[in-house]
Amino acid sequence: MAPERSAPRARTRQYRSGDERRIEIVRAAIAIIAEQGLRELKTAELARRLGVSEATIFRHFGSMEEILVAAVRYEAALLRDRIEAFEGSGTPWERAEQLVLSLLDFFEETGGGPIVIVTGQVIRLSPEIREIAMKTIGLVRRRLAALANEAVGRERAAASGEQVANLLIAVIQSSALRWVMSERKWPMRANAEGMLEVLRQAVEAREGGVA
Amino acid sequence: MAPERSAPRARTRQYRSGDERRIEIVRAAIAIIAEQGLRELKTAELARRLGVSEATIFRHFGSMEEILVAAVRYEAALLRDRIEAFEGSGTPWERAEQLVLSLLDFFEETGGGPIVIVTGQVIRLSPEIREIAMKTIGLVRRRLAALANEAVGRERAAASGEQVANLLIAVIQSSALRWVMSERKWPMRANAEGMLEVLRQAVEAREGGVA
DNA sequence: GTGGAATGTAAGTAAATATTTACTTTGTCA
DNA sequence: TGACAAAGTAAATATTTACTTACATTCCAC
Repeated sequence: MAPERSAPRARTRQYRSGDERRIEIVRAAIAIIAEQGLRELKTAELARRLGVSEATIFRHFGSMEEILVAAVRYEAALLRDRIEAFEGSGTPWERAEQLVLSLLDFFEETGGGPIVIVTGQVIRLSPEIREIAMKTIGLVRRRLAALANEAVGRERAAASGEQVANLLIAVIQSSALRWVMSERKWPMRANAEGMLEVLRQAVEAREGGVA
Repeated sequence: MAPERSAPRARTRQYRSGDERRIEIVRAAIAIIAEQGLRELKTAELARRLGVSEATIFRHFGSMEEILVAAVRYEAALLRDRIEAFEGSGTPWERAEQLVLSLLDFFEETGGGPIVIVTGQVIRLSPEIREIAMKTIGLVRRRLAALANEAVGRERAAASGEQVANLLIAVIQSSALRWVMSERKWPMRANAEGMLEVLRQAVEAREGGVA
C-alpha cells in the first residue's frame, strides 16, 4: 500500500556509524554538484536527499566548507585509484586510448562525480580545494604523457608527447562537458572514440615520420 | 589628494540611460562569474562593483534570473559576432587554426567572459540559458567543421571533418579551462598552439592519405 | 541490562541575500 | 520654466541559508 502521504522524515531513525554517514554526505554533495551545479548545493538539499535532518549533517561536519573539502578529496582519491589500477594492453598508443575511454566510463559509472574535478567546476571554492584538484589533474596528465611519449617514440622531441597528452586531456574534458551540457544524453565514449581515431593518425604519422 | 576615507557611495549620483546601465550590470555580472565563479554573484557584490545601490539594479532588471539570462545572451552575441566577422587567410587548415587562436585571444581580451559559455559553467541556471549556450557552441562547432571538412578534403568520409572540428573545440575548451584553473597564468594561445601542431599532422596524413 | 558514548532531530538563531517601498534627484522637452 | 518621465537610493522586508542548542534515541562494552 501507499507509504505515507509525504513523510517529511523516515519514521524510524536511520542510525549509521560516523564514517558511513560522512561518506554518504560527501557522496550526496558531489552528486548535487554534478547533477545540478555548485549553486544548488545547500544544507537543506543535502539533508533532503539523505533523509536526515540538517542537524545530522552538522553532527558529522563542522561546516559546509569542510564538506566541500572532504568531497573533493574523496573524488580525487577515487580518480587516483582508478588511474593507478589501470593497466591496459597492446601498444602504448592503444593503452593511452584505453585509459581515456576507461576514465570516461568511470565518470559515467560514478554519476559524473569526477567530472567536477576534471572540468574545474570546484576549483574556486578554496585554495585547498584548488590544490587537490590541480594535483589530481596533474596525475592524469603525467600518466597520459608517459604513454604518449612511448607511443610517439623516443627519437622525436619529448615535447610532442606532452602535446599529445594535452590533446588526450582535451578529449576527456570536452567529452565530459558535452555529456553534462546535453543532460547526459550525448555519450562520452562514442564522442571520444571519433576524436581518438583522428589523433591516432597524427601519432602514426610521427612514428613512420620524417626521420 | 585622497578622495574620501571609504566612501560608501559616490557623492554624486551617476546617472546613465537605462540601456547603458543595463549593459554595465550585465558586464559586471559576467565579470564576477568569470573571475570568481557563479557562487559569488550576489546583488550586493554587483552593486558594489558598479558603485550604485542594490535598488538601482532592480530598477533595471526584475530579478537576478533576468540578469543572468541577459548576461548569457550578451556574451553569446559577442561570441557570435566574433565568429561571423572572422575571415582568416591561407589554406582551410590554416584558417581553422587561426579561428581557434583568434577565439582564445578574444577570451583573454574580454576578461574571460565567453569562457563561461564555452565551458558550460552557466548551463544549469535555466533551460533558457542552456539553450542559448548550446546554440552558440553549436555555431562555433559548425564553423570549425566547415573549415575542417575543406581541410581534410572531400574525398574522405565527411565524418572525419566533424571529428577534427570536435578536436578543435576540445582544444579551445581545454586551453580555456587550464587558463582559468591556473588563475590565468597559463597562456591559452601557447597551450593551444602545441596541440594544433599535432593535429596538423593528422590532417596532413589524411590529405596525402591512403587513397 | 545498564550506563556512557554516539547518533539523530525539532526547533530554533543570526547572518546573508534578493526584492520592495517610498521618496529624491536629474534629464528633457513643450 | 516647469512638469513629467527616467534614474537613483536609503531603509525596510521576506526569504533563504548555514549553523546551534537542548533534548531524544540507539548502540555497545561491560
